Amino acid sequence: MKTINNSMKKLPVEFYLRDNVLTIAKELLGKILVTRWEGVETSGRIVEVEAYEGITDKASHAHGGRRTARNEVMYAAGGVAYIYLCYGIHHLVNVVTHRKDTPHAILIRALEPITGVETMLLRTGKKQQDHTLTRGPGNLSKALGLYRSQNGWPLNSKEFFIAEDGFVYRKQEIAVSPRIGVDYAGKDALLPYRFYINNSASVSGPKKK
DNA sequence: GAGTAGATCCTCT
DNA sequence: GAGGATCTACTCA
Repeated sequence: MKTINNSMKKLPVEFYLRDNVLTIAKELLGKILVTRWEGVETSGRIVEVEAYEGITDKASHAHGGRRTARNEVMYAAGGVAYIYLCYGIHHLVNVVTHRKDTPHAILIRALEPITGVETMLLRTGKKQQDHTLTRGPGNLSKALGLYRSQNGWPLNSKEFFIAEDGFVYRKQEIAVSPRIGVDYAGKDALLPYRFYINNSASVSGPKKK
């Protein structure tokens, strides 16, 4: 099985502790999300994210300072995963950022598969790799084997982490748009907090016109 | 190809 | 008891 190359470095905790969640969201594009459950590695390059800016953001679970057992993890210091179940079916993976008690988070919406494709196919029940394998937050968490039980997991652990390998997308490859599936958030649904790679087949959302 | 309904269950009110 | 940071399949054109 192919493994990711050795020049790969885990992102330091400081990466997540910075103030500007939008900057971090943009910088996460091109980074690699890796899981190694029971020695089986699956990984993919991040090509789509959405920022959720804490208590001022109506689309965020932490809007208005809401703090419950579910979103408690968002209030932790940056560098951990916030994973929860949506619509009773889909697990959504977030990266918690900023310092303790500031509930900023970045939803990872899409990856381009790098390693462990066979395992991803097995997990998702698909027969062959196509652009839907890790497209959309529900699919990608399934493909990487991420479930609610990994909620609060540190992102620099041995089994589950985000790394960089020196790869960066050019500025003109990065597109911005409003977020998806947050219509209920009123005008906050229009905020340009979604960042994705222009020409990636793995990017989710409404079909191109 | 585009639009819509149904799945399915945890969490908060 | 209602609704949600979604996805898929099915219908209709």
